[in-house]
Order: sequence, then C-alpha cells, then structure tokens
Amino acid sequence: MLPKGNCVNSGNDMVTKEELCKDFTACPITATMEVIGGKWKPIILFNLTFGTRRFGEISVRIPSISRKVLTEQLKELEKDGLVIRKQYEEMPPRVEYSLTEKSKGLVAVFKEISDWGIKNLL
Amino acid sequence: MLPKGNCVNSGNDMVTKEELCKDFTACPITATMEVIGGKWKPIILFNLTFGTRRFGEISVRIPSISRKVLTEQLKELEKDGLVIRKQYEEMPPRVEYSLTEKSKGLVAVFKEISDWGIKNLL
DNA sequence: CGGAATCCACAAAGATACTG
DNA sequence: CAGTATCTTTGTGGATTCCG
Repeated sequence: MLPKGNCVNSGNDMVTKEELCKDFTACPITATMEVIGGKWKPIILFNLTFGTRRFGEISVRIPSISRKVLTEQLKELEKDGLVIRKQYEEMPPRVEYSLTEKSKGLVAVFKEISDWGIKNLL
Repeated sequence: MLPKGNCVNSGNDMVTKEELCKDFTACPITATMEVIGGKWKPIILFNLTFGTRRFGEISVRIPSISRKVLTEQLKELEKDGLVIRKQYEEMPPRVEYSLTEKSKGLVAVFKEISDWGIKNLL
C-alpha cells in the first residue's frame, strides 16, 4: 500500500500501487493537457474562441508559428474533435476553422489561465 | 493595418502589425503556459495543491517521471516562484516542496482543466 | 491560398550509474 | 534520500521547395 494521491486523487488515504497506476492513466489533467497543451494549441484554440477563422488569418494573428507547424497542430486538433475544418472548393482555395461544441467548453479554461497570467506574470 | 486579434485580443477591430507583435509577446495565455505547461509541470503542481510533499512522495505519485526530469522540473518551478524548496540538514536527507502564494492561485485553473477533462475525455 | 514533402537543428526526455 | 553526471534517444519546430 502506498499513500493515496496521484495526479487524480492526491489526498491522504491509502491506495494500492495498481490503483495508483490505473488512476494515473485516467488523470483528467494529463488527458486534457495532451489535447490542449503544447506550445501552440492553447493559442490556436484561444484565437478560435473569437469565431471562425481562415488558415491565413490564424497565421497572421500568430506570427511566430510557421505554416507547417500550424497545419500539423490544426490537424491534430481536428482529429481530437476540437476544431472543425471546412474547405471551400474555390480558386484560390479557402479553408475555415472553428471550434466544436466540445472545445467551446474550453473558454472557461482559457479565461482562468489568462486571468492568472495577467495577475501573476504580466 | 491587419485585422485585430492576436492571442491577447482576437476581436474584430483593426490593429497595426506593431501592436499585434507587441500584444503577442504579452499574451497571458502564452506566458502562463510557458510557466505551467509542458509534459510534467501541471501534474507536479496539481500534486502539490494537496499539500507539502517530499521529493520521494512526488516521485511515487507520478510513477512515469524519472527522478532526473522531476529534479529539473522542480528547479524550474522554483526559479519561476511557483514552488518552495525546503531542505532539512538531516541524515538521511529530507527535502519538502510546497506551493507559493502565487501558485496557489492555480488551483482554479487546474479545477477547470480537470472538470473539462472529466466531461470530455474520460 | 492553403497546404504537402523533405531535410535539418536543437532541446527535452530517458537510461544508467554514481554520491554526500 | 535526494539528488548528479553522462550518454543516448526522441520529438518538436524551423527552413525551404513545390503543388492544385
């Protein structure tokens, strides 16, 4: 028996090592950070909280991200169900990205992160 | 002039490129993620939200992090003023880590992240 | 315009062994 | 117990070129 308290439940009860590992894999913090974490995803998602954006718009608003990386990140976000990609068959091409119902719930998360950052870092 | 809306202010007003870049460097989301982001820091900090922990305790509760990386991450967190390191001159040695006033404000952040993860990912 | 493909550099992380 | 030191491995991001 180990003291209870992995990332999921870090209280003071006792827990077996098996439960610890099991809980660890189901840690909501880890799971969320894997999906919205990383260097760029929070900024991309936060950008989209203000509405639908074209690829080029996002690129302009986040000047320091390369288009290659932006493409990769958007693909991952789409795969995880956090953004919707809508492609218009026009010339020149147009692609629009927007949040999903799932990711709209992240607005509260970004608000907390932003508030903390303003208060403690800026 | 560009459409206004970097990571800080992604509304629809107009903004100069200079303002865009200026705002970008001051983005509270980016600033916060640089300090609490990464693969391990959220878990480490979340662990400490339950109280003071010894190095070995943290290591047990986060089985998948190596002690070397845990040491590195704790050092960075200490440098950024997010954890306090208290060393007892005993044999065997004892080192305790705890949150600072600054990082205690992150509890709300982790709550939001955790709630969203439970609802949408687990 | 919105990518895809390729190559490259660097930093972060893991493995292992050792120590006050 | 709580780290260091060293080496190796992995992965993320950058630069460039090309395409429908």
